[in-house]
Amino acid sequence: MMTRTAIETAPAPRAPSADDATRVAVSTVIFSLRREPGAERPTVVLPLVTRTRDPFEGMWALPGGWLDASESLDAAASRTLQETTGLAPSYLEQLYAFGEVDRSPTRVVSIVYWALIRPDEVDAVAAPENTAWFEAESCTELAFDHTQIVQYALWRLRNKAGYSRIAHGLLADEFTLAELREVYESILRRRLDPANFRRQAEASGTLIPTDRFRTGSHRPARLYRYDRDLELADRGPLTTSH
Amino acid sequence: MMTRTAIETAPAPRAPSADDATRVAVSTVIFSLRREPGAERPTVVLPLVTRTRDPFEGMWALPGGWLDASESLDAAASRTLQETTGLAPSYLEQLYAFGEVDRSPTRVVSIVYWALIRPDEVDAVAAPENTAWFEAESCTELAFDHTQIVQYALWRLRNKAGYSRIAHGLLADEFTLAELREVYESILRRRLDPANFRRQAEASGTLIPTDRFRTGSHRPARLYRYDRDLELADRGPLTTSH
DNA sequence: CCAAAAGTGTTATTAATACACCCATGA
DNA sequence: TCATGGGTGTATTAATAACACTTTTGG
Repeated sequence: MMTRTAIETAPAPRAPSADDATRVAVSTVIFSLRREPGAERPTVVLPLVTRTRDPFEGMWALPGGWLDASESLDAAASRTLQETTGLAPSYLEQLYAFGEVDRSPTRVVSIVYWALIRPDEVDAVAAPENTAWFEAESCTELAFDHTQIVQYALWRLRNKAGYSRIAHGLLADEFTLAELREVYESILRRRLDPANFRRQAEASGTLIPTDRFRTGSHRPARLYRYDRDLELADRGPLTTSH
Repeated sequence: MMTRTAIETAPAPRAPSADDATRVAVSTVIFSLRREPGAERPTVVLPLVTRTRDPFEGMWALPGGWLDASESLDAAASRTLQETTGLAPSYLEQLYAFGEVDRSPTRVVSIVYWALIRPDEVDAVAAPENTAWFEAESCTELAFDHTQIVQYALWRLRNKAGYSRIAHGLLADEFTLAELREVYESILRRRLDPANFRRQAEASGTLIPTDRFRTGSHRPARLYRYDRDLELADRGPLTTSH
């Protein structure tokens, strides 16, 4: 294909010595929704774990663990999520690799993922000890740089909700348009016009109407299904052809 | 802040044993533009390095190196770029962390960055030995998973060109609107309407008109400067408040 | 004067938004 | 029947795109 350009000396990549104590951790920001008593719509919540050992002992931190030598990053994130919530994620995507030198007393590079799980799953499953759910918005003073990480993940969630179909990760297989809209309203923290939302949703081509209805206190609402064949873009570079 | 939810047993994070030979590397996809003899517009090019040792010896690979214990990921990427091109990047952003188990004979997690440098800098600087520039489009059969990585970076470049102002990373301080348009045309591989492009560019509010002109064979074109105070979003989670 | 790129104006099409209104059901 | 959310229609606005046209320079 190409033309050679210039000649000089190439620095040989330095092999890591034994005292290169850089370790790789994987953490996951697990988002879900929870209906708060007074609030007009659900809020974004996530599980945190209390640290039981030295760096930042007693503080809340993202669930995670060391990367096992025999597992991929994705697998490590899934495992983390499984251990923390007992669930498989309905959505899982790499967020960012954090590697500031002073982010931990020892040198740790953290590959952070973010995931979505459905609210009904949260209610149904017993979480391990030392785990509690917090409002993402008001997560502050976490261990390490996890406060920043959570806020960045939250920003990405909101950003992505604008152009992607991730909201389905927070819903069951069948849902009404009002339920879908409520998810977006919860993420974006603002009201959306039901009429316009309906049209946009229908125009997206990703919704399959069923012939079932959600019967409630008023006019029954049609149930839709998400067309998972038309999968969301950017679940990572290796999944689809870009 | 929040309410506790459930109780069970928390798995203690496993400390990495001595045989956890997972090493962290940092690689960088360095994009620039080059005007090809026949082509109607410049093409996206990037520098590759020939591997001089065992895994994939003799094949072309992304420039990179091991993460030093005392440098941040960003710093490692900058250093890589400096060693390969002798330049500081006009744009540098983390792309993705690659960590499949079998992507290398030994276990290596690669934090990959992508960067932009200006074409005139490419011409001016002598690249080290074993380094050559290739068309990004036709980069195939690289070492490791670098082929996929390059294509993903290219996808991200094109994607980001649609909503961001990165194109300025490929231009000098002062430029005409035609030059700016050509950068976008090169990245997106399609013609853009000069009239509409002008209006969009002016409406963006990121261009500062100077009173200087590029005098050429025809009517002089006004030179603009990029307003770097209004910086691009998403240069990473730690830079700005999201 | 002419070629060619700089720069302006005008219109058509499409997408986003606001909001009035009808429909169907449980109570 | 009435309150309420489900669902439709429509008008206004903004963004995008297509393209005709005028301006200014070097040769």
